[in-house]
Amino acid sequence: MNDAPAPTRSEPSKLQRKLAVQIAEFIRDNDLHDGQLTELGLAEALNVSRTPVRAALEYLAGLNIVAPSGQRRGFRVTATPAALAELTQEAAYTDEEEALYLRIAADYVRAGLPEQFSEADMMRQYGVARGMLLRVLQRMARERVIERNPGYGWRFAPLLRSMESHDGSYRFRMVVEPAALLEPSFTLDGAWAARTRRAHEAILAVPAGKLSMVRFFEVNADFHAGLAACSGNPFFHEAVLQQNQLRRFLSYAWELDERIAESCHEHMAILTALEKDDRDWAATLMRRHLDLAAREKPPVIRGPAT
Amino acid sequence: MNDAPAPTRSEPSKLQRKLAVQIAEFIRDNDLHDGQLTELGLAEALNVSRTPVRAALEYLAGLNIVAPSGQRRGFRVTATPAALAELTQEAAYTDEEEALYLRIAADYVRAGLPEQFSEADMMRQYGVARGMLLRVLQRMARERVIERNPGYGWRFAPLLRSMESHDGSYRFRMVVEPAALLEPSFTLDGAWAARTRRAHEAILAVPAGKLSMVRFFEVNADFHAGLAACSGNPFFHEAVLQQNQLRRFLSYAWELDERIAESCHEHMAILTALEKDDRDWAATLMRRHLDLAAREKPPVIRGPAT
DNA sequence: TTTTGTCTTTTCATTCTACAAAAAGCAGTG
DNA sequence: CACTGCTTTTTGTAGAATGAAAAGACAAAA
Repeated sequence: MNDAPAPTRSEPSKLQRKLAVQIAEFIRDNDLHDGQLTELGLAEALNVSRTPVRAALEYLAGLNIVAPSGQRRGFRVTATPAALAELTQEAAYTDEEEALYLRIAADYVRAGLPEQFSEADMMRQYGVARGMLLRVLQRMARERVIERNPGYGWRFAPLLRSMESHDGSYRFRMVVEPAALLEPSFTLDGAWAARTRRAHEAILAVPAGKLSMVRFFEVNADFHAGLAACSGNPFFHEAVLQQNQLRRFLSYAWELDERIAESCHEHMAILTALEKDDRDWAATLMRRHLDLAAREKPPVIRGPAT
Repeated sequence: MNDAPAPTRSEPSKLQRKLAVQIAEFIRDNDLHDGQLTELGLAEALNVSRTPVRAALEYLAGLNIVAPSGQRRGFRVTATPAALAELTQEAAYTDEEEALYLRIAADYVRAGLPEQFSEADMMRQYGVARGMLLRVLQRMARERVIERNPGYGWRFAPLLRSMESHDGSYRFRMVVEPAALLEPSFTLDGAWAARTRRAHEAILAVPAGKLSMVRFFEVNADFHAGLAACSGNPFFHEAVLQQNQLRRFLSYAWELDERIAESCHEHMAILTALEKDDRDWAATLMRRHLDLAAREKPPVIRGPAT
């Protein structure tokens, strides 16, 4: 893809690639198109030192997304918003770790994995080094998708199993998510709301058959998490994030259904209510929205092979 | 402590010690005093193979808690319930990993730790090997107490900081915990309820000045988690467990206060309501209980040194 | 004064080997 | 047949060395 222009540029490290994406998001979120970027500013915003920021900027320069602006004056954004979005998208696909995560998720859903498994099993099955596998397993453990066995091996976590049943999850969310909207500290983040609304409209604009379920999932997850974040109470936010993580793991089991459009409209109605500061009504709509979604036929998960 | 009687017995491994404790709990929970234990039965119940179970049983035999019952007929319980409880208690104190966890927690509360830190910092400060430190840090990360920095190092998680503020946490719990009691699948576990009640009575029986805060914390945490478990919806249970974990980390900041007795009475009132299957009233009492607790003056946490 | 360039120090990821311990299978006893 | 004793196989962990890369400090330029 991008191996032509650069002279003898060493490959960016994982962190550097990640920072490149984060810088792109930083530009987007702060509307810095054609604005200035300084190493120190970015380093502080992203909580790292200047060293990896510089490498990331050079990498972005190689992609013609930023360009050095004159002598000792930092970098200037040269890419369009569209190009930035593309970078963000592409990064998600080319991340090896993410790829392994998704392969495991897909196999789980398709009954390709046993309930319990050992690290060696997985290394053989997926042909990856222990290090990477371990990182992925640790991530899954943080997300409560798997757990360690007391002795050797791992197993898919009970929480995941009950996520499959669909029911308890929605009941939990029907308690938590409307309540988040009613928190006294709730403040709608206007910029975020506008972005989300655009994303929903974009989905509605796609012709019926051509919609990517993955894309809808991301927009949907971000909607629910974003609202919880606005509550100003991190515990609500955390709870929603955790639900999202478990749902993402199972997302391969999802099928396109006719509720997507309705769902988008319900989301937008909730946003509208919140923009009018009618939080009671927004909470009611949210409860209703989740209730309707819960009635969908549950996804097909063959579950672990036994 | 226990190095006199055994002949040339090799020290039990970590898992074996853990299993020994779990076997003790298994005996207690299933009322197997003077009952029979088989290797296979225990192995299946605890989700491990027979090998570590045998080692754990031999270890317990060395402590005179179980004894081989005749030829090839497994083991027999010989210890009193009290002795079992003592084992469980002691195990918690002598676990090296737990000890490190608590030291870090205590230092955090007493402003002995910076907001961000590196693994090497910690290895120096606590004089432990990387392996153990890493395990403890991973555990803290799972519990959402700390997070990795994008580059090097770790930092105490935002969630922990807001736990300190006390407020959001209680508001979250006031939403989740009463709702758990109202779940359709809620079924009170009678055996657990009886045990919990006894534990509360034991606390009330202790003379005012002599109460261990740690002990109260454990009983309190188990009360809330146990009820959530009875809801039959694992997501409620998980949410409460997570709150408990964060609270435990900060528990060094707690001071003995006069509300302990009241708190116990409130707990018991909730149990009573549930035993009469009056779940609405139990939920109301729970909400009230949390509301009162929230009004307590927040604990003193100096927070990280800056 | 702010920002980048350069350099040094520190930190952590990785890899390897050896080893302890858990799982799994088989044999034998009541 | 149910259970334990014993052996073999497999697994994961500990420890040490290496190297890549992030942090941090200082100098220099705008």
